[in-house]
Amino acid sequence: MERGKLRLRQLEALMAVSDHGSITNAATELGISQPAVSRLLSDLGDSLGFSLFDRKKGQMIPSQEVRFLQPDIRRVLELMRQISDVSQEITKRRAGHIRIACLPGFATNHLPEIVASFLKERPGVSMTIEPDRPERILEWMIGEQYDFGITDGFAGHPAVESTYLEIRTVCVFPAGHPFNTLDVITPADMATENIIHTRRDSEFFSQLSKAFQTEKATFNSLLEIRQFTAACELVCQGTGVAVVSELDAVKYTNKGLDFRPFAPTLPHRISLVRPITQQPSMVTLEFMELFADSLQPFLIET
Amino acid sequence: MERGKLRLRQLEALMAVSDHGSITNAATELGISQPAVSRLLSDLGDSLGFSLFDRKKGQMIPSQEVRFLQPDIRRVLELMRQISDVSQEITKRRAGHIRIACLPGFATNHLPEIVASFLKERPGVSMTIEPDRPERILEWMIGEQYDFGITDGFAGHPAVESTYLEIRTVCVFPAGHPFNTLDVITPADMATENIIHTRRDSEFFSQLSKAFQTEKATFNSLLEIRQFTAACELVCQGTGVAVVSELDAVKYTNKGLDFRPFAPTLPHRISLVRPITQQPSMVTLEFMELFADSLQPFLIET
DNA sequence: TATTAATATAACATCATATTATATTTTCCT
DNA sequence: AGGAAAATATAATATGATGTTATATTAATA
Repeated sequence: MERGKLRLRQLEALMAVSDHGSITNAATELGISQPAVSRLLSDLGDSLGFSLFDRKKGQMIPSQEVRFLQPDIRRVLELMRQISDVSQEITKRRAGHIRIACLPGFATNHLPEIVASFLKERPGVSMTIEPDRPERILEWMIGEQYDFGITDGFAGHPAVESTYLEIRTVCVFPAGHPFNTLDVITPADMATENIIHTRRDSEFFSQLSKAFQTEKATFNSLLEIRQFTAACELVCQGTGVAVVSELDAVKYTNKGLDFRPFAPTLPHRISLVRPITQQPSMVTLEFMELFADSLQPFLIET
Repeated sequence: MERGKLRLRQLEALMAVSDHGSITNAATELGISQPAVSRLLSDLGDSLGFSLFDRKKGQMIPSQEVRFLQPDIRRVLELMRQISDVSQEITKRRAGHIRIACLPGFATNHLPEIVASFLKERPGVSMTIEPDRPERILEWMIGEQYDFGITDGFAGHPAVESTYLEIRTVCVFPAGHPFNTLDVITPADMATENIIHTRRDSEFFSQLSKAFQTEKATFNSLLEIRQFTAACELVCQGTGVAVVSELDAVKYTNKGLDFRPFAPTLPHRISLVRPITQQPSMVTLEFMELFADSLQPFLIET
């Protein structure tokens, strides 16, 4: 008995003959000649050491031994087909897994739309989205736990590659507010309004208050929040006005909120980051590109 | 991009490199040369269409795409190994499944020992044992539902191959009974005893009663049972005496039962049957042979 | 930057897998 | 049973996959 290795092609032939009842049919099915199948089987029989088929009126009936092995063989062939299919999908950037860490604001606001349209055309792709604070996002990038991050206040790190972006910010106010007669809103305009703003220790707040100081306008702090979306919600309620990322503002225009450019121009500074240590997968690259593009309309022209 | 088929060897190489961190190590592990592995990978990379590894300080780190596929690939390789192993076991007659249909008497009495010792040396083999009436056993053989049958009163059937056997029968009695002074027991000896016997419509009963008629001995029917083992149990209880297959009698010698040959010689006629339509598996053949051998000591010499 | 280790490439041998042509066997039909 | 038709096996041979050794190229490190 030859102790030869089992070849995939032999198993394919075996199943084809089992399924189609004759070597001739199996050959047609496999798109090869009859002698080819004949020899695949005879080789397989040699290396297995038992007879594969019994003949019954011209039908090839798989032997008990073969029947015993059939479930496993089918599983192997099925898996091979699957691997092949999935890798095709991967090549077409339609399969894979992307792990994203982002600021909580993005997790609920802009990112979902982009993710949705990206996944829609790529049935095999799955994602993990983890919202967290910037420091944790950085840790995750360094530890290669995530493939892509959206953060702010990023100071640079040798293990992290980043793209720095400046998003336009605007002043938001309730739909019927007198501000809607203005083209641009300045700190002076806002001096009589209650202002909803980000935390005092945030970089954006210090920019904002500096703008007010420069113009010597009163800054009536009413409410301190963490996320721009929260500010928008409150502005809708008529609680006050705010300066937020245009990215967030546009989402509320049909929810009773209006906005105008804010002068001076204050950038909302964010960074798109990824671990530099590992090569990102092609889908990840593609997603990062799509995401960067989606921000394009909101960037401050330079 | 070539739409080439995935080859098993390529996947093996891929996993070897993933697992051992370098092409050189993988080659050693696979027992082939380094260039061979190198080319397997480059071919695989071509047909998959994405890069397989990133280098990090001389370590080959599988790409995200590869990591995504790894679980399936491992499963395929594992299954192939398993199929190969199992078929080796089959070749050594150590794997497979045997379906046996038999008379209820055999299911509880002689068969279990034979089965146990057979399975003990063949860890991969499993069995189904279905006890039933002779007519059903015949149906199952014809329908190829079972591989091997033990029955009686078999009249022959074109789809069934059978081996006819005659088992010795003996007279059984409680251990202290006066019969133990005799060498042979005749109908005349039994005329004063209460007799436990098989059903009146059974072939064995008609043989037995004919023997009594021939010798003009009284037949004191006390109890009608279906199985010889049941008769033995009752004889142990002192309920009466019986003529049973020696096969059953020997099992009760250390349970307060004694036996002597019965004259005239009455055969217990049984048939070992199998479907003629399909070739039995090698394990089945082997089992049938073992079983036939196990009956040898109990056969009537011809 | 030089040295060394790791990997890729080239040229070629061998085996697996296909081909066509042909022999052999099995089935099926008087 | 005997013979035509179908199915399968075998032979001779081409090609691709997979292996070899020898050598060039690239990456890691002192």
